Amino acid sequence: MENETTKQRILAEAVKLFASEGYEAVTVDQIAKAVGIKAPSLYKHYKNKRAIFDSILRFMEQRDGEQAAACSLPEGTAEDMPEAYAQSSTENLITFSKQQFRYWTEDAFASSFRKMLTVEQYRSGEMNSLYHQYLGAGPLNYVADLLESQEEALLFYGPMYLLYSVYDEAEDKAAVHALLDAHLERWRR
Amino acid sequence: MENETTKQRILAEAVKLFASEGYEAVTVDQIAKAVGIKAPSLYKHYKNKRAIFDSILRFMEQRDGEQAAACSLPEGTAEDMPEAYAQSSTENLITFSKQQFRYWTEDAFASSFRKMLTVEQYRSGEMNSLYHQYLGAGPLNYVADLLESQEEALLFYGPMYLLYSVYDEAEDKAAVHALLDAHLERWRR
DNA sequence: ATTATCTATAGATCTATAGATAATGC
DNA sequence: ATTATCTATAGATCTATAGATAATGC
Repeated sequence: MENETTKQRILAEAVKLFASEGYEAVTVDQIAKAVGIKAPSLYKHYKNKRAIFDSILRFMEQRDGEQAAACSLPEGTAEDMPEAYAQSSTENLITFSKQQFRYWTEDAFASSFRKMLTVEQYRSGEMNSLYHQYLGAGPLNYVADLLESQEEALLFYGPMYLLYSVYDEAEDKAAVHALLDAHLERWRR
Repeated sequence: MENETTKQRILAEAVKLFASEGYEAVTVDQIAKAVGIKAPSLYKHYKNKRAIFDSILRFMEQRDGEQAAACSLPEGTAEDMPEAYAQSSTENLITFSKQQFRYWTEDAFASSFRKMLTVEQYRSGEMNSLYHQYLGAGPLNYVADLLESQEEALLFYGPMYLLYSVYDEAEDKAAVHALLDAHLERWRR
């Protein structure tokens, strides 16, 4: 059997590199160096460079499923399960949004994955679709369904979406989390 | 003298390619093909691939200066010119914001440049700085100075920032502009 | 005995230059 | 006469494989 730990470390280092330089710009040698092995050794764990990228997508998909299950949030669209959506209160939305923001900023893999999607979003229809599903129109439409207003959803999620960007360059990360919390508290009424 | 038209077409095609694939992933052959010449001919107009990229940055810098002048908006920071800032009313902010949104979405070069900054923002400190200057913390802080509130600025610019992303994948572009206008009208009071 | 790693390298790009040819402007 | 383009190609990567060697597990 292959060394599972090395396989996972390859994934972790690769997503960091893909996030900052983009898939094409990263060489397999860079990934290998980050892991601490030689490039040809990577091929014992992954068929090729593309397979590493694909594994990152599948790993995130799996993590997202677990995350959604842990929050006991309904998966799928509002059309699929209107009852479950109707039960979600604004209170739950605020709690969920805080969790989501912390997840996409503080979880090392999720943070790198978010940046990777950002820099890969225009490369293909698949990446564009994933970017919007996880970070763009996906969350926005989810909020719009809950608040029953596109305009309110923009006011709720727009600042949150902007704060991801502010967070990435902020020295004082806690201050950005405080800004988010203050923003979200506006909806508690 | 060199053919200025070809030189400009190289810039226009290059920024489009850099926007969708990122600087490193684009080959000089791709740029040449888009222009309709062979790759070695590019080197009569630009010293190398990096010089094309640098020219895009300088061209945008120049355009931005012209844009700011045309809007008769004060350049520089609030600290530099508090009087000019104080004269800018909320009404001016709304008009300016509409113009900015239309510029970054409908102007072919500016739209590509915005996407290029988005995909290059994590590559270097310089790109990160430019991204935030043009699209992130820059506009946010500008609005915060005008509205004298960080929280209000988030509510004003956050939705606008999110709508750039919504616009890019929207089929009905006019509908997104309508969403922005509806959002901006909230501040007219 | 099997798995992971290494060195060496083939084959496929990709950037950029050299030098020839075609087009343009006095 | 000068400028822009072309073909051909050198030199530098980069991906992936082949085959040898070291480490691990029965």
